[in-house]
Amino acid sequence: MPQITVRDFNLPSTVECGQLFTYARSNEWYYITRNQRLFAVRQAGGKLEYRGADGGFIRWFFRLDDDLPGIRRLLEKDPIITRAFASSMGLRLVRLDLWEAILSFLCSQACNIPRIRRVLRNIAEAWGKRLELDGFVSHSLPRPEGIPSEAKLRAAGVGFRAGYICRAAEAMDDVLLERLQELGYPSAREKLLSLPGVGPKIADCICLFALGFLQAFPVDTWIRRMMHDFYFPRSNPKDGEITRFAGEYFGEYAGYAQQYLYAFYRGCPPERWKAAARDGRIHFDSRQSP
DNA sequence: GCCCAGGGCTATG
DNA sequence: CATAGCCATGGG
Repeated sequence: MPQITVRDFNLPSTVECGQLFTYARSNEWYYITRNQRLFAVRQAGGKLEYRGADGGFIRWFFRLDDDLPGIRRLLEKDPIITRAFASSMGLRLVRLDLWEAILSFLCSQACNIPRIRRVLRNIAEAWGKRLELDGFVSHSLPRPEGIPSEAKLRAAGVGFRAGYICRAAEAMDDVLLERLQELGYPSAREKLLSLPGVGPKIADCICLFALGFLQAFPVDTWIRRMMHDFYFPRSNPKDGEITRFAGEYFGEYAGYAQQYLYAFYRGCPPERWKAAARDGRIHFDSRQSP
């Protein structure tokens, strides 16, 4: 079984933190489907075993060459983010396929993670390609040209998101021709915002997880609450303020900060942390908050 | 029945 | 700008 040595990497945290939805777990192995490819990975300490891909792809997909300890040192500017890093050691961003990220996060809106995964699995099984790896069967998500009619998508359980998905699929040629990667973060984000159903949050998820713009800081309901509780305790910041603050405060690796804060906040009931803050067991200062 | 879910669009003050 | 209602659907 091929394997590579890894440091500062936690496979379950990385796979299950809500950036990747097309995976299944079986006997310690994670089976991941990405753009017509099915591969499997298993971690035992500093050893990462894999099948269905080569080591270079595995390193690339899991961003194993990112200097995570260095990024962590840059980002640990206060007790909250420090605790967030400590709570999910080894969590890394991954590299999603652009179209699959657009499809996934269109499905994500007003939807919880288990259902996102189920809906994507429905779509893949109905219109994707069958893949098999050592007896394990999965289905890839259909490419844009393989997306069916709006009515058929609704039947797969995507609800009101069906129209967005169809229109996004039709627009993909234009989007790809723009070569978003080369546009840089602000322009790529603007371009993505022009897609129907893609607002600031989804655009930032795509920028972060698929385009590799690590300064992107997606603001969802949890991050919104989190930032209010711990960074703006006496004001109720708008999403735009949170975005601007994150860009200035966390800088070029704000996206890593976002993933750790998200995982941290979701891992603990907010009430618990608010109580801890009141009791002085957690300290946060309000920085420049108005 | 009600509320919320890794939101975004549209119509109104 | 700001807010409310709406969009489908499933689970707590």
